[in-house]
Amino acid sequence: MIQLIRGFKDILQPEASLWQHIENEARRLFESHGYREIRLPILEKTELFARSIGETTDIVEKEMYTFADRSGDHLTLRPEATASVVRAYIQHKLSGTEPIRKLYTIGPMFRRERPQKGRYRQFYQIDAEVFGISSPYADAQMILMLAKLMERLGVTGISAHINSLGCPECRPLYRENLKAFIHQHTEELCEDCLRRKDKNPLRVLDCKNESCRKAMTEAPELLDQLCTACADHFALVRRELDRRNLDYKINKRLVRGLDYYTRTAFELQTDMLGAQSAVAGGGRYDGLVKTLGGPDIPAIGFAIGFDRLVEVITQAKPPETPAPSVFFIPLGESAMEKAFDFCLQLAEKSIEADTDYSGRSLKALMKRADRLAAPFVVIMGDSELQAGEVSLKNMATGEQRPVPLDSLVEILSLEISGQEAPESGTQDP
RNA sequence: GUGGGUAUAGCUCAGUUGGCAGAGCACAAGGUUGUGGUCCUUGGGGUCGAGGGUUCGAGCCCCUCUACUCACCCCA
Repeated sequence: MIQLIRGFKDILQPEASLWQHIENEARRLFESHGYREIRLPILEKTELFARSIGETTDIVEKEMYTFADRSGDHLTLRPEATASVVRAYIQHKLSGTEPIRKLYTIGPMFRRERPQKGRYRQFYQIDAEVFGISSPYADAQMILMLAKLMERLGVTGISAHINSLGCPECRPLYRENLKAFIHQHTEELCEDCLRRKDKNPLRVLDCKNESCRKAMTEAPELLDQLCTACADHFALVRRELDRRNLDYKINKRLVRGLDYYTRTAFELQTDMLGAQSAVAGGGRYDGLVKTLGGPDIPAIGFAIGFDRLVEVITQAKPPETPAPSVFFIPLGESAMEKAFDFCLQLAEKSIEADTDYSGRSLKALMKRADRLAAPFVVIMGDSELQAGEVSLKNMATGEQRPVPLDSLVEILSLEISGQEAPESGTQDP
C-alpha cells in the first residue's frame, strides 16, 4: 500500500467541513475590514526566503524543502507566506498606484521538521498583511481582528500576548547589553543557550530550561530600553487595545523566530497543543520591503496556524459530518426514477437530498437514513405512487403523513427551513 | 538531527510459560413480505507493520527496517 508522505496529512470528514467553516468566517471578517485576497505560488526561488527570513534561522538552515529544478535554479517550497506576499507587492509595483494594501492569503506551507502534535511538514496558514501604514492603529486593528475571528469561531482557552522588539535604532544597543549580561551568567546556562548566546541572544530569554529561566530573571528587558519612537508606538497600540477592552498580556519574553520583525510582536497562545503554544503569530516588519529591493514601506502581518486552530476547536467540540436534509426511499424501479428527479429538483433549490439505488429493503434504507442523520425521510412505495402521493416521515418525532406528489417539494422546503431556522439562530452570536 | 512509546479486523483494544486469531463497536442479513434508533440471532471480514533469525511450532523471543506518536530543538 502506498502511504502518504511523512508529516503530511489528509483532511477527511468531518474535519474538512470545519476547515471550510473557518475559512469562510476568516474571509468574511477580513474582507469586511478591507482586506483583499492575493493568491500566490507555493514555489519560490530559494534566495527569497534566505534573504527575508534570515540566513541563520532554523527555518532556512535546516527546515526548507529545497531542490534544483531541471534548469538548475534553486527552488524552495515556501516555509511561510510573508516573503511571497512582499515579493509580489514589490514585483507588481503595488505601491505605485496605491501604497496602502491590505492583503490576505490562505494555503499550505512546508517545513521539514520532525512531526509532532500541532506540527506537520505540510501545514496551512491563514495569512494577512498590511503594507504602507506605520501607524500603531494598523497594529491594533490586526490584533483586534484576530481576536474577533477567535470570538466568531467560538474559540476559548486562547490568550493574546504582545511585546515590542524595537527597531534598528534601539535593538542593537539592547542586544549588546543583553550579551554582556549573558556573559556574566554563562555557568548557569544550558548547552543550547551557550550555543545561541552570540548568534541569537534574544532566544535565551525564552528558554524553557529551569536554570536558564532563573539566571535570566534579572536580565535587562528590551521593553525598558526602547527608543522614544518605539516606546510611543507600543504605548499607542496598548491604548487602542485597552480602549476596545481586549484581554491581553504583555509578554516581555515573546521573541519571534524570524529576523525581519520590528516593533510590535504578538501571538495567540494556548496550552491545548502539547509542546506547541502558538495558534497565531505575527508582527511588524518595517524594513523587509526595502531589504527585498522595494521601496521603504512599512508593513505588518500575521499568520494563523490553520491546523492548530482546527485542533483547538476540535478538542473543545468534535465536528459532525453534515447531513442531507431529506432522504428518499424508493421501493421499486419507477419510484427510483422519481426519487432521482426529486433530488435534482431539490438541489436546484439548495436543499440537500439523497437517495439509494441499491434496491435494498425498506428496513435497510431506514437504517441508512438514520445513519446519515437525515431529519426527513420520504417513502415512495407502489401503492402510494398509484394514489399520487408519498409518505413524509419526521425522523425525530417518528410522525408520518401522506403528501401529494405535486406539492412535495413545496412542503419539504417549508418543513426544512422550519427545522433549520432555530438552529442557525443559536449558532450565530 | 536526537530520545521515549506504539504497531493485531473499518475503529478502540485484549491475547496467559511460545501451542487452532479474539472482544466491543461498526458493517451485512434475518427476527417484522413496508418502517430507523433499543433488543435478540446469524454472518462477512486478518500479510498480527515489513524482512530476516531461533524453535517441532512465533502475534509473543532475538536482529534489522519502516511507519505512527510524544518530547527535545524551533515555530504557525
